[in-house]
Amino acid sequence: MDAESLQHSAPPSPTSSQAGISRGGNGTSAKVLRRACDCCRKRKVKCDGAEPCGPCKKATIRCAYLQPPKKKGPKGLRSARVLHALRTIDDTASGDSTAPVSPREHQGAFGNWGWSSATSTPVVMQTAYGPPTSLPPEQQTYPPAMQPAPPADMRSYAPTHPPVLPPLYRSDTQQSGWSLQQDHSPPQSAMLPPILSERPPQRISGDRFLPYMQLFFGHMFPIMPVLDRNLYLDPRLYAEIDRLDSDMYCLLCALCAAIIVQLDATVPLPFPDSKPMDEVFAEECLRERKSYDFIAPTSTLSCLTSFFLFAYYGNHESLTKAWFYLQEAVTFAQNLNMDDEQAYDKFDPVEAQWRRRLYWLLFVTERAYAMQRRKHTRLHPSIDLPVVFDSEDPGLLNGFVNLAKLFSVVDDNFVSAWRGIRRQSLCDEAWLANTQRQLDVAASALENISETQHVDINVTRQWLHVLAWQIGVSNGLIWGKEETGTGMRLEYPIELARRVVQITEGSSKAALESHGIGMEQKLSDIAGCLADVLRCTEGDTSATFIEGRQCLNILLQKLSSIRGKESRYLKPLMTKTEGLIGYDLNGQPAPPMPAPLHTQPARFPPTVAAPHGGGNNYLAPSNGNGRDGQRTMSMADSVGMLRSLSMSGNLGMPFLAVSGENWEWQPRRPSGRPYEELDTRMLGAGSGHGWAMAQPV
DNA sequence: AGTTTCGGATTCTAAAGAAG
DNA sequence: TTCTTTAGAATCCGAAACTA
Repeated sequence: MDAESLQHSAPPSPTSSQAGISRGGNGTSAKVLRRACDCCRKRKVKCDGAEPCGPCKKATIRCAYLQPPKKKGPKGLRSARVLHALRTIDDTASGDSTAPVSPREHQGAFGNWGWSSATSTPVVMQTAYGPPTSLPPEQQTYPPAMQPAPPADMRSYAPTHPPVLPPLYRSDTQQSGWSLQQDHSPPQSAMLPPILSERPPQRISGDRFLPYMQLFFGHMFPIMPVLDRNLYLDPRLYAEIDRLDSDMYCLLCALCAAIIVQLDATVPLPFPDSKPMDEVFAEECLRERKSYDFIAPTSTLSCLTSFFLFAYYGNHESLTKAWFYLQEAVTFAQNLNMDDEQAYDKFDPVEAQWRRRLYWLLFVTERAYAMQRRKHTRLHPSIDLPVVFDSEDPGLLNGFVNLAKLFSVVDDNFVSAWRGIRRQSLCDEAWLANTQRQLDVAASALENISETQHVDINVTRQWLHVLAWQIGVSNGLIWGKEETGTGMRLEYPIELARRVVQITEGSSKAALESHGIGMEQKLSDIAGCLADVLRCTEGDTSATFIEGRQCLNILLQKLSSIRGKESRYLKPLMTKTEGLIGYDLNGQPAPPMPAPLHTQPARFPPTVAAPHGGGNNYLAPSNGNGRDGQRTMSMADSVGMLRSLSMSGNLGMPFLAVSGENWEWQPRRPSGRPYEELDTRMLGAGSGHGWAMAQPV
């Protein structure tokens, strides 16, 4: 932790703030502050470092030093970055770094430079060196006419050998595996690169799949009940892997890749090879996909494959690719009319049920991921929920259906509000209170469900509450009059965190960690929000806030060793919590849990919101005293700081984004109006209740 | 005339790489 | 280990735009 970061919650000391240097070179010896206040930084005016500073005092706006400074200096390996940039320039300029380019050949990504001119310019096919690009293989795309044909012997399988597929997941058009022999395909002689016609790549040995499938049905099936165990646990499926349809083979590869990365460090994995097997499976899936047309004969297999590729990349936090494959799965679902209730009439009841499950899994996943990445959603709760099969454990589907119901509360208004694009007038207190209420009521019948599902539903519920609360802060609703159950009180995130601690402490490691990166992200979101509340109430010694610090401590410890390693979300969280709690990255043990946490059942806590402890009215204590302790700052000041954090995009966890070749933590877009649109005067007057009066218009 | 906004020059700082 | 180079972040000058 650098010295700058350490200062991020406090104004610079008089000595450090004045320790500037002269700038401008005009001999005026104007001092440059080490740190300007948030408003001066935003306004690009000179700050004097006081509290409040001169410009803020003059403009009657609140002066604060909340925004943490970013890390300065170059990121990542410098030479690698420069080399990559040079290669990119080189590739863009030539399209082939080894050969001079003729204007005829250089026609762009969608140009007709493939098979039609094969006889005259065969060199363009790049058969020996791959496509003329520096992209890794899985990112290379072929124009439709350029897709390499499958090897001759593989193409022959589909027509001559009946696929091992059951009717359930066979491609709708019965064409998978031999689509390149259809009329629209270009002549083989024109499109087949010579090197590919020599020998087909070996498929992964069939005996590699079944052990992973057993892990899937042991740990992941409760949260993804979309595969028929009778089929996928049948060794006959893997007996002749070379004869399997490409569609099914791709699904198996993507599925294994996802299983490995999601359960890695949670359960012992088979085949501890030197090279990570998840990567092998994922690469194999993508390789196979290049050998046949997986788009046109749309099938649920393709849809599932895209979904599991999403799971694979999502767990690796390759966020761009993850979102791409999730959207690909959504597109497949839409092409299959899975979002249309009428379309289910034509299927037999069992097939229809499997499709409903897949649709709702995509729905839940898209909503969750869209909330985390602030994306639009394309799927809606437009079809009936699946029903429990006669032969199945009813609890299993009950959990799945409840999760779907919970995410149905996350409607388009919620998504828009969270993305910060919903009209402020529509994001009012009544709407938010209703949303919070629905989150508590939805998915409340949790009888007979598995522990894994219980953890998922209840942590997700608290996580959505936290997001809703942040929307409220961004929209100024924390200033509204107290209303029982609105969940917009200052200390509400502490209650939510307490419930999450109860849930996680009362569940097994496997039940918690089998959700993969998703659970990690939700816990860190909750901890991030909690840290901000505690930061903005620093000095409050009331029981609620002490308990909040202990909950934060526990959540940080969870994240320090989740899934066998330290979560990447821990470091940005530690930045937020600097000085708040006595926990450091070296694993200092947390203090014992406070009494109130143990007075309630530790396992499977109540699903309906508990009565708000203490019933604090944040507008009431004008003297600034908490429930049974002391506050060093007024409630209005705390609320003001929170709102300031929210408007600068620093409320909650920062946003993990790609910048060049690197990841970096960026402030989120506020869940209200963008900062730029706000009149700075709305930040309120500097003294006391000025914040409380700062209602958005 | 006073105030606010913001492009961009200047400076600071951390990280990478080179030199000893 | 120390020094040098460099990328990226931060500050805030001053011109332009805006407002009363």
